[in-house]
Amino acid sequence: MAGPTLRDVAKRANVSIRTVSNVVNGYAPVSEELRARVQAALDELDYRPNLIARNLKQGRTGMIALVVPELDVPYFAELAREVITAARARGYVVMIDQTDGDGERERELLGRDSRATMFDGLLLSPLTVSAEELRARGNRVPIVLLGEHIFNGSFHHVAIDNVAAAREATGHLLGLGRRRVAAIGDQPYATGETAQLRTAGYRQAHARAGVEVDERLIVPTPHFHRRLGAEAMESLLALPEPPDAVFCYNDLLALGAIRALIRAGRRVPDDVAVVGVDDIEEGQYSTPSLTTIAPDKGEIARQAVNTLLATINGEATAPAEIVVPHRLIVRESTGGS
Amino acid sequence: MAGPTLRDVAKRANVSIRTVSNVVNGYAPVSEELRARVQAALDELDYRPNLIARNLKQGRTGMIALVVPELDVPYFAELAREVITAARARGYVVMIDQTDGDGERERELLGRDSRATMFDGLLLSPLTVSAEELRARGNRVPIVLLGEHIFNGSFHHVAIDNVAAAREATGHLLGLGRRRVAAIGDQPYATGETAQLRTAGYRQAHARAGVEVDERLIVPTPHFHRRLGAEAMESLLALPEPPDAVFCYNDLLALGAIRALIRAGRRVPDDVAVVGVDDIEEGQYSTPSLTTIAPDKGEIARQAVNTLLATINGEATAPAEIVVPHRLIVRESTGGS
DNA sequence: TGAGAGCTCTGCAACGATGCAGACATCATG
DNA sequence: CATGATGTCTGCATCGTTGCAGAGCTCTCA
Repeated sequence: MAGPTLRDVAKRANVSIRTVSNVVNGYAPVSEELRARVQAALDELDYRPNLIARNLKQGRTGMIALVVPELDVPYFAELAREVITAARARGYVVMIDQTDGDGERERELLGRDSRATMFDGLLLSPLTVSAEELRARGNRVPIVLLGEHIFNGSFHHVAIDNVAAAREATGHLLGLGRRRVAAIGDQPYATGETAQLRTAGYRQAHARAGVEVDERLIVPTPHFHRRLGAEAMESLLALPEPPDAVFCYNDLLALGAIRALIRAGRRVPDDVAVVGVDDIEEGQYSTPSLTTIAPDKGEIARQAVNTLLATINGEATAPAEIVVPHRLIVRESTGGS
Repeated sequence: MAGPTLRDVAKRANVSIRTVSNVVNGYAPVSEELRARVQAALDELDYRPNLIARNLKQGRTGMIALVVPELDVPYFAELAREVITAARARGYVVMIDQTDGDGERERELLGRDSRATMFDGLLLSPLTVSAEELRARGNRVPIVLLGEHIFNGSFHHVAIDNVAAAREATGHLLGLGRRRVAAIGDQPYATGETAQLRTAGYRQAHARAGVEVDERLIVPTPHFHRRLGAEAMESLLALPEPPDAVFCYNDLLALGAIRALIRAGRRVPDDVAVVGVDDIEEGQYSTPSLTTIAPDKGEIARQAVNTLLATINGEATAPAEIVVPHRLIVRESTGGS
């Protein structure tokens, strides 16, 4: 199983190990004749450098890890794709792990036996671990946080402006003349910071439009999955005065809500207009297609990777909140095309 | 940036490096008193083992790589999730890379400078690389293939019985009384082996039902994406005698086709019934929900990981075709619920 | 001709960990 | 008391690579 080493090649070509290494890496000048001889030996033995040894010597692996709650949530899958692409452009590969939103799993990462030391850096999209914990665990590996708003000056953090995004989404619905706009996805507890920012934006939009918020229209959900969106929608439809529009905190909730609406015989957008967040590909092809807040995922990935690599390379900058642009895409679920 | 090493800890605790290593790993017996002293030093310095060094010494990394065409294709995302879970259960972590269906990228993996040597094994879902190439490149890393049918005795290969699956899907539509059943997704060229197997199953079902195949109803698509499904459906609707049912070679094609049907004012399943393959979560929540062939993804992942680890551990078995079960799930798009 | 410069090439040490063999002390046994 | 067994602990070599310093040779030019 173990392949040939520099030693084997050196022996075959009758040169020093060091010279073979030089040929492989093109470091030092090597005469044409010797180079040819070494190259022949390399080819004959089909030598492959042992990257682990190289990494040990050089103190870096060329790998970063991306840790997300769930890889089969389309938003994370699409983001992962962008991260892989951005990392490859910089010569890095990406290890992906998922935590299932399980705090234990997230904490494992910071533990003593974590494999985190195998990576040059970590991109982390934490659900339950707080920034304080992260800092306390004092992992020596550079970290950049994604999405969740737990910025407190300790880490770089890349995200869209969640308040503005929610304000625009809600404002769009109010601008259509809807007056009973529901919100699905609030998380009024410690680890639900992103959700809370969106609720704040939802309230701001109402305030600006001079419309009073009916607190019964704000439905919290512990996760952002289709099923919970459908259930939340069903409970909203059971209200004496059901909503005529819904702002869902992500696209999956929105798609679940739409499913529930159609099952209940409501028309979308005629009876109830729906907006989501994330712009997952599915929303372009659903029936009706989904109006959504589209974060620039490519930019999120590039910013995150660039910031992480800068930290890795010691071009340290103070931890910062990096805001990435987003835009509202109007599709059929609110009357667009 | 560099953390403390065994040497640092040893110096602090006034013991040998070897003893610290023993404490860390619990290998050899160490007296209570010494253990406590070493442990204290470990804690004070917040020692983390350097996994790269450990890996170099032990000749394995505890990492496997999963290479898929596109991570944001739901099937692959869901499969990736299962693979990560299965690998974790066996103490392995998973590096994920995507090739974008680009032959170059796939071939890079086998090239001299590939990072493949950093992994104990490779799970590969190739689109364009043939088994011959794989074998010729003679990568020393154990490989298990996923999904594509390019088995030729050189590699382990995990997949469902594609012919049977397609036969069942098509048979289901014929069993509903449909007589003009289209097929979307054929790939009648060298690297489209899976698609060809499904086409074979499609023909078998027709033969068994005594229905003649109208060749114009078989629409090839170079990829399995929503957009191509929609376009294929549009071309089918433009036929003088459009189909009354469609078997799509994956769920994304099916969802695209449904989208096109609804836009064209056709009812699903009343006018046209639709079946897909993959059972991605989206199909449960789409409108209408999607009838599909559901491969047992968890089992695919477990079989693939187990086979790969067996190979890694030298429990070599002859390369084999490992068939994983699938089943037809009837939902609204063919009249189910 | 000899010193210096320049070009190739080499050996040694090191990255941080673990495998192995053995040193040393202690204890039980005949 | 000698012997061997047992239990702790240590030093050396090693994994496969690269950094560093320098060896040996050729060539130039005074």
